[in-house]
This record gives sequence, structure tokens and C-alpha cells, in this order.
Amino acid sequence: MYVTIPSDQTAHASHTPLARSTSTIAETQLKAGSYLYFEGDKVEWLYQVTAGVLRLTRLLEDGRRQVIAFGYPGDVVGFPSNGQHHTDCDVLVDARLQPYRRSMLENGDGNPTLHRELLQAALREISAMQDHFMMLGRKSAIEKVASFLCVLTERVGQDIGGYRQVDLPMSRGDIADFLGLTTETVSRTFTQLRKSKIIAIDNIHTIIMVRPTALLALSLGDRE
Amino acid sequence: MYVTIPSDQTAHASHTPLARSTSTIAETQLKAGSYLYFEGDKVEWLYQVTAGVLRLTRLLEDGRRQVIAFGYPGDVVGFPSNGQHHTDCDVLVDARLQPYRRSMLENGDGNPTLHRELLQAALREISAMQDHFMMLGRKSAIEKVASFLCVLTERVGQDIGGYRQVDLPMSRGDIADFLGLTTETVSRTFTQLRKSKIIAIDNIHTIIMVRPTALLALSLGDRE
DNA sequence: CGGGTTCTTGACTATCTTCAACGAAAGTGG
DNA sequence: CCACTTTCGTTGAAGATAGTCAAGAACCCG
Repeated sequence: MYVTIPSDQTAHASHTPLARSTSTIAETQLKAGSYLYFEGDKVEWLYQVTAGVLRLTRLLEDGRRQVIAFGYPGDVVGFPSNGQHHTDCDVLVDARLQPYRRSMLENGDGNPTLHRELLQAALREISAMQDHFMMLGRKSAIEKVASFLCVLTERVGQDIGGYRQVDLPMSRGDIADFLGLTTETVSRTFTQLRKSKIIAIDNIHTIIMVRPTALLALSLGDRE
Repeated sequence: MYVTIPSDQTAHASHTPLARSTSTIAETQLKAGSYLYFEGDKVEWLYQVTAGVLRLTRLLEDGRRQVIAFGYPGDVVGFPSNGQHHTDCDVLVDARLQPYRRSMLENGDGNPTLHRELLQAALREISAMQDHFMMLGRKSAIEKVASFLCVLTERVGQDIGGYRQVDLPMSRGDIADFLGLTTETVSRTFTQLRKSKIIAIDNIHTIIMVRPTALLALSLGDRE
């Protein structure tokens, strides 16, 4: 999931497993903290997230990190390039995953519907990544954080007590590495949004949208 | 083409047309300045570049622009998402393009080899975009420009007079919008590289690599 | 040659980062 | 369950990197 602009096409991706094969492999359960694969690993499987949250990351030799995406229910992760994984992938929130053989993507393996679905997931991925380029290359810190909150709320927010709220299972550092900022800047931006009463911070990992419209405006570049 | 880190997998992509169908459509010729498609257009065709250079861009309402990629020979452009194009695409240098029906990607249309090739191109695209995230999110101006020059030289550089050189058909503004910088910063960074005798600028659009190793080191984050 | 665009350079500014300190939260072991 | 340790988040002050604004130079095209 590329948390980018609020109109993100991926926001409404299916949350139910893709077309079932007669030879469907059972769902896998994974605990938070465990790794699904590492950069350089040979790709054997793709996974569709059916519950929980994944984190896809890349590292530079000197330790700089980029969070490539968060994997939410509906997302497919593990697309190969030259047969290999190009990110690390670990579990942020206990997850259930539906595995699909790599061959299912690459030659259909006798299930054209599933083949198509996996291809469409890859194409959605490309489009979502293009949106994210704009985010990383051209948006200010506050626009980035506002966009992030808007998209995440749209996709996995819940209505509680008349307000819409969203759970952030990832750390401030993860958000920073996703948006191309530092933890300090992310933290300061949250504080700024809280002080201007656009959001409320229930606990560190739960954000309440107090003025969603204002947040949306900020995400689109309106000056505060 | 995502001009990112020098070891970019896409650097050695095929420069010859993909597997030929019996019903291959003739190559198209397009003049510099013409548009291939616009954001929102229905996707009918994918195109493999066989000569020339394309530019893929996205715009924000307020005019901010992100160059998503440059399309060099070997690259495939025009992958659909929800059946639509998600960038504009225009021609920087007179181009020859091999069109493939969208259905060739999406269901193979009786040519499994071509179907596979197009899918592999899409998967390479995803991987290359992941590299570019690191570039946009985590690299400094000089690292970005150095990486850009290294990759472009590796891919389309020529050996002339004992030195390797590369042609930059795009404007400084294009480079800036690709790297998430301003024209001024790109220009200043070129000047800085020229003054430290790492590159020479033959004319505005032709860069000579004087100390390629130093440039590579800079691209990887070594302090000057 | 002339006019418009693109590129470069300078001075100044803003934004974001860095470094540092502190407080809150979460994990660990007795 | 509590004390201890460690990690994570927030905040402040200072600094650096890249952006903005403005002017002039180089380049391109008819």
C-alpha cells in the first residue's frame, strides 16, 4: 500500500481472497516481528494480505532506510524481478496471508482468472507507486503527513463516537522512512496538527480526525 | 527508465523488440514534442521504445510536476491501471515505437511468449520504481545528480576520445522534476561537479565523465 | 541577427535535519 | 507486581541543505 493521495485507486482493492483455485494453498498465520522474506531471496510465493499489516523496506549500505510500502488487507506483496525479492518484508501486526505460487503470476498454471487477478494487482502496484513519487519528490512535510493520514483513514479508518479515527501500528520512524522525512519532523508535524485542532492524538498509535476537511486541504497543498 | 542506482537491473534490458507475433503491428515513428498519451486516456496499446527518448510526467493541480520516468530503447511504457493511463507521455527525441495491444499483456492473445515478456517488463518496472523511491526519499542533491549521471552513462553512454560521455536530451527542469529538486539546484550541482573536475560539460546537453569512479562514489553517498 | 527560452549564478530565506535532552511507554527479570 | 533497562516519542536550539527570487549569460530557432 502506497499511502499517497486521497483519491488513491488502491484504496478500494478487494479485501477478500482472489479467485480460488481448486488447489488453493491454506492461509498462513504470521506473528508481529517475523520476516516474510528478505531482499535477494528467490521468489517462490506471492502473498495476499487478508489480515494484519506488513512492512516492506529497503536499506542503503550506510543504514539509510526507505519504507517502500505497508501491506494492508487486500494488498498483494512479493512481486519478483529477475526471480528475486527486492525488499525485505516483515510483519507489523499479526497477519494472515494467502500464498500464491509465483508460477501462478508468471504463466497462470491452469487458472486464468487467478493469473489475471495477480497481473491486475501488479498493475495497480505500478500506478500506486507513481502516485507515491509525487509524494516523495514534490510534497512538503505537512502535505506528506496529511496525505498519509487521509489515505490511511480512508482505507482502514473506523467511526467511533462520531469521529473517524485511525490506528497507526507503525512507529514514527517507519512513517518518516516511508515519507522521506526524519522521526523528529514527523513528530513535530503531528504536534502541529494537534495544536491546530485538526487531529487529536488519543494515544501514540491512535489518531482522531477532528477536522478531516482541513486535513484534506493541507494534503493537497493549501497553506494552513 | 528509472535512473536510480548504478546497479539498476533495468540497465541491461533488451534493446530489440520482444518476441514477434505473426500479427506484429508495424513500428510507429513519432517526432519530438508530440504526445503519445495523456493521463486518464483509455489504454489501447503498450509501446516498446526501439529508438529515441520518451518522457513520462504527472502533474499536481497547482503546477508542481514529477517526471516519473524517461523511456529509453528497451523500455516498455503505457502499463494500464483500471484500464487507464496514469501519466502523460511525450517525445523528447524522435522515437520509434513498437506497439503491442493491451490485450497482449492482459490475456496473452494467443502469444504466450510475448505475454510473458510484457509481464516481465511490468515486474522490472516495479523493481526499478522501488529503487527510485530510495533516490527520492533518502538521497541528497549531489547523490541524486551523481546517480542520475552514472546510470544514464551506463545505459546510453558512448566512448569518445578515451572518455565516456553521455547525452542529456532533457532540460535541467526535467532532471529536477525527475529527482525531486529545482532547476537551480540541478544546475548548481552540475557546476560543482565540473569545478571539482569530476565531469566536464561539453555543451549543455553533453556530459563527459572525467573521473567516473569519483562520481560513482558520490552517488553512493561518500562525502566529497 | 534578434527575441525567446533555458541555463547559470548570487544573495537571501525557509524548511528540514542534526544533535541533545528529557519524558513516556514498553519490555525484562527478579 | 515492581524495579530496572531500553526503546520510542517529543521538544528545543542550532545548523545545513535546498528553495526562492532576481539578474545576467548562453543557447536556440526562425
